[in-house]
Amino acid sequence: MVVCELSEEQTNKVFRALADATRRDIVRRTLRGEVSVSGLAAHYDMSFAAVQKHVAVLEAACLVTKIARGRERIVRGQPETLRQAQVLLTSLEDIWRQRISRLDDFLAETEN
Amino acid sequence: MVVCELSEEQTNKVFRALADATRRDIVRRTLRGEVSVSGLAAHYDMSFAAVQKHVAVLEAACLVTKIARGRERIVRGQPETLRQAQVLLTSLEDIWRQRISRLDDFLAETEN
DNA sequence: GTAACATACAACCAAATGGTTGTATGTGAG
DNA sequence: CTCACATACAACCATTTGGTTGTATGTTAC
Repeated sequence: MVVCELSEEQTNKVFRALADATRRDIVRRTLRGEVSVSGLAAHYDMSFAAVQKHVAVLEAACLVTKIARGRERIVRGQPETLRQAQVLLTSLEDIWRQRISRLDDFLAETEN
Repeated sequence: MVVCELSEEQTNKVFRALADATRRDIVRRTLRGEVSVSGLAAHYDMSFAAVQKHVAVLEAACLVTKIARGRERIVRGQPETLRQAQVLLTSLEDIWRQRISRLDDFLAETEN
């Protein structure tokens, strides 16, 4: 079990996990509805073990969780982690916006 | 020069680039104001060449651009690429939201 | 109970990543 | 002109990543 806070290291894992088309697709499917690992694996042209590893990467990043149900493991998407990633991107954009508004202030001052 | 569209491959590069604390810090600094590569390198406990490589990764992901000024290269943050990454995260969250609203509809129907 | 299914996990491999040092080239200051 | 600075880039190395196959274990169906 991994503690799911957005530390520097955890942030690395989240973005790293999203930097792969297969994993992004897995996230989509797990957000859409309930799926088992083998259910996911059926969609990709790679071994079951490979898909299992992708799910493990997403789980370590807290982008999905797994719960046992019978002999299957149900994989659930974790929208909260996506939201945290969005917050980080927004904070970066805000830095830029603040700069632009400082620039506007400067221009407003000098143009008078 | 890299064509900056958000293809699957380009998306990989953007998230991969953001999956490193040093690179995220570089993005912050380049959004805050103008900086040269050596100006950036001064802040990190690694060789100039290593920082150069980080900037190259960010440039390939279109998260920054470099322009020559005298003997320096000025590195600029590209907020547009950040916004595109945000759009992708939002689209993932929307998938989840749609599922929830379908679930609400279902409950509303059966509870009558 | 046994066969088939779902998962877990180790061992292995090629390629990519993230750092290093060394060398070459272009630019600016004096 | 020359020296110092800013950059570029190649070669090298250890570690991580993303895939494979093989084996073991737990669960369900019959």
